[in-house]
Amino acid sequence: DDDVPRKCQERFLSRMALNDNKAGMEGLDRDKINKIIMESSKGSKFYENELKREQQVNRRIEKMMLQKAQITEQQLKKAQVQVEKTASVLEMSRDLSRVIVHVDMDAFYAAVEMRDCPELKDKPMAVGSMSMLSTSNYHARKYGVRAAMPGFIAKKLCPNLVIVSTNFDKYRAVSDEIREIFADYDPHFQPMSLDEAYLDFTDHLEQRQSWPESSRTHRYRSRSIECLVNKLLNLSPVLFEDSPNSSLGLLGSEGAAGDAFEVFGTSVEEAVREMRFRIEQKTRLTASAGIAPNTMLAKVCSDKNKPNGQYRLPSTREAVMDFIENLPVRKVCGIGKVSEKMLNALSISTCSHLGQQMALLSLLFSETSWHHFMEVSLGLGSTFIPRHEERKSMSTERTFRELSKAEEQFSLCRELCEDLAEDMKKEDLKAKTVTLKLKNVNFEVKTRALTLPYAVATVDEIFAVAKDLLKTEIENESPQPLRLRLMGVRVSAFVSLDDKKPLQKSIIGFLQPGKTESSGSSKDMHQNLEKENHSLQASPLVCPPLMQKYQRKEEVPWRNKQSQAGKEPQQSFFQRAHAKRLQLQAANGSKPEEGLEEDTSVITSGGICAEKAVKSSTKANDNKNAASDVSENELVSPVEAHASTSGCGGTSSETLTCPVCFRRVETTDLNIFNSHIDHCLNDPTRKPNQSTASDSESDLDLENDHQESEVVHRRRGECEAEGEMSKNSEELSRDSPHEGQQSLKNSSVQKGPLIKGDSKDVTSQQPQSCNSKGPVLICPVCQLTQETDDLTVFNHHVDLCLNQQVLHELGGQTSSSRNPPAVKNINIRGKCVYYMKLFSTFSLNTNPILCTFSLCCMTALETRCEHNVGILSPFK
DNA sequence: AGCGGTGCG
DNA sequence: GTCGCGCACCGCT
Repeated sequence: DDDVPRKCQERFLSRMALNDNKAGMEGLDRDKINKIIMESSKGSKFYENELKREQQVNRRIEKMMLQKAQITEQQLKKAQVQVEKTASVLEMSRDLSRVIVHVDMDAFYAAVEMRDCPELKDKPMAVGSMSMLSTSNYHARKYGVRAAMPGFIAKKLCPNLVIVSTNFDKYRAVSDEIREIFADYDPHFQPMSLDEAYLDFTDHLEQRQSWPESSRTHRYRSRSIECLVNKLLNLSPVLFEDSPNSSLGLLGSEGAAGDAFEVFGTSVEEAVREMRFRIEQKTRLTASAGIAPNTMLAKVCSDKNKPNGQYRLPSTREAVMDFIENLPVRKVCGIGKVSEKMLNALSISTCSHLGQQMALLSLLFSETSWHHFMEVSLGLGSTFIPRHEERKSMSTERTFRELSKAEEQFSLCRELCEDLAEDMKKEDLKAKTVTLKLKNVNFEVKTRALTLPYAVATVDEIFAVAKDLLKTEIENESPQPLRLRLMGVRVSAFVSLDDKKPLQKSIIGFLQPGKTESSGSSKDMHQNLEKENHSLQASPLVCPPLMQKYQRKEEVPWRNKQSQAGKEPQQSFFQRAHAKRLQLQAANGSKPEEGLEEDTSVITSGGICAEKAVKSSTKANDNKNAASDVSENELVSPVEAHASTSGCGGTSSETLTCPVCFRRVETTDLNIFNSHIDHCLNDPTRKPNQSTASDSESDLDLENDHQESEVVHRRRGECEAEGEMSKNSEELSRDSPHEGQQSLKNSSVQKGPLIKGDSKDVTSQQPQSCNSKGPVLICPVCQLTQETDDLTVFNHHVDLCLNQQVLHELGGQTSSSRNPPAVKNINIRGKCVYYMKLFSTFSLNTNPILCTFSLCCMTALETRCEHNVGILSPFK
């Protein structure tokens, strides 16, 4: 009989039923609410579709259970070993040194509306429309009214519900206000939406310790008298009067209402409370916050004492594990309805279950998934705030009443394209992929995409593609018409502006590895670090700049010596890589990258034109009819390529050497230089006359848009010669067909600039500057020539070089930083992940985590740093 | 590349 | 009567 409520629940679609895992939903009549939801939904097309999708998920689960049934004891045991290895590696990377805060405004849109319209204060209300609600106030939540619920159902749950339509401009204005406050605590805070952000309080707290009381004192807002009066009259617009946390309660004790103020302490809690206080004083809205050693936990914590509260999870492993113990998996960011249901099917509902079942999970889920599960079960998460990534797509879509006439569909499609083109123009984007999205009246969604060899930006260009896609769909369905309820157009695969195309980015990166790296790759690196932190997915790492000492001493590829003088000192790669600190350095320090970023962003239009041309010239290059009739050292006029960029100055006598034609270009302006390279790339006759049969390996690979591909080819040869390493790492990692490619890419990008000076063929060319007789390779780390053509040998050298660099870097940290023993840094997650990445690029075809520590750290660090022997020994 | 699906706010 | 929009990412093919 205990099962009766359970059975009742199962009669409800899990997709449809009330989601009560969020705040404000405790102690309400679930069953009654679900009944109403079901009754208002049943029979609708939407419901039918949800039913279908639910069944799909059920089939997925059945399949999974079938798979589970076939797992043998032995397989499970083996998996267990693997899982434990991964767990100890992850454990090693645990970093409890950061203080991450997640701030979330309480019922944001609803709160803003209530603030501006006090009559709403005591009523259940929601923001949105009859067809969809954005959020509801806490009063309405008692009835089961929630965000993402259609208004008409909400009305059935709560007939008195007031629905206010959205005023985004207002929310944005408020958002700006709170972000100003955020910036005081972490100038690099990461907004997740208008009302939510992650902050890294670590540095603020450090400074705060020495702040005088006056800096920690904050006044009640000037209107506090008015507030007091309101409060006395019970008219206060404050959202949650009964909340014991309401800072207005303190007003009384302060006495004089006119100039009331409050002093905050130096602890984390006090700092966060202060921030929330300031938000409330400034906006008359309340916020909740979570304090934890990483983002994943902070997010969960911010929910814990909502509304208008905060929760701190102490930075100890014990506290974290206790916290995780009974945490429902659904609370974790990234685990949604479907994942929850799948996990539930395996009797996993809390994070501790997750940990107990890891072996099983590793056999049933993809590597990315189970790695994520494992991180969750260990209470791990990002310990730094990810930088905002560049956008990857842009779209617009619209829902409407049934639309069946082809004519109307086409004109709607055009409208969407117009909107989209307008949005693209604002960000100066050009995209190569256009995707059409259709949803029919049965809620079935279809997407159709086409990738062009060139980029589009105008209405007509986009519409030309979208129209074709639409036409095909209409024809496929004919003679029946498409009965649509939604249409959308999306563009992606941008080839724009600050990103430009990888081709150009790489070239700039190669030219000035230390500085220009930030125009793209520094950002990328943060992203990659974050990605790896989050999903453990191997991701490509861009070419790292060389170490400072080498950069000063040695020539940078393709850059002539005379142009090296008088440049500001460069940060080391390791400093840059260290997530948060790096960000701060970039902002407070000499900002070597900013000027360049501006420079390069001007290229766009020329760049895009060039890209088309590169494509079309591919064949010509393949034919190798590239005999150049120009003498090798001829000076080329920079304006030859694109005169339009001439506004960018460049009067110095410095020169750069073009990697395509190997002639010097009399400019330091990268725009101009880039244009020259574009021009060269477009002109097959520009290829240097010393081209040899090995061109296909050493020259820019024009068939591929990505500059990396050149190096990929080169590396591929190396990999095959690298049997020893690959074999070892394969033993440690799970078989994964994609892994190899991924790692290959990593390695290739990392080892980008093997070419030095005028030498262009890495494997056989002998640089003019070098007197040696045999073939020579140039180490990208130490920049010294290696007299060998054996790539395995060369690779070994590079690995050694790199390891030394790591050790050197660790040593440097000890002497100058407040963290005492250098090697302890390995335990700091940011650093640790970084090393993993670094090493993984040299271990092909492997799980990055395992291979890095097992292969590289063991060889590199174990012998040199006793501290780590103990930690690493499990992998022997 | 293209597509469907999951998840988030 | 009425169940959204914009974005990122994943896995499969």
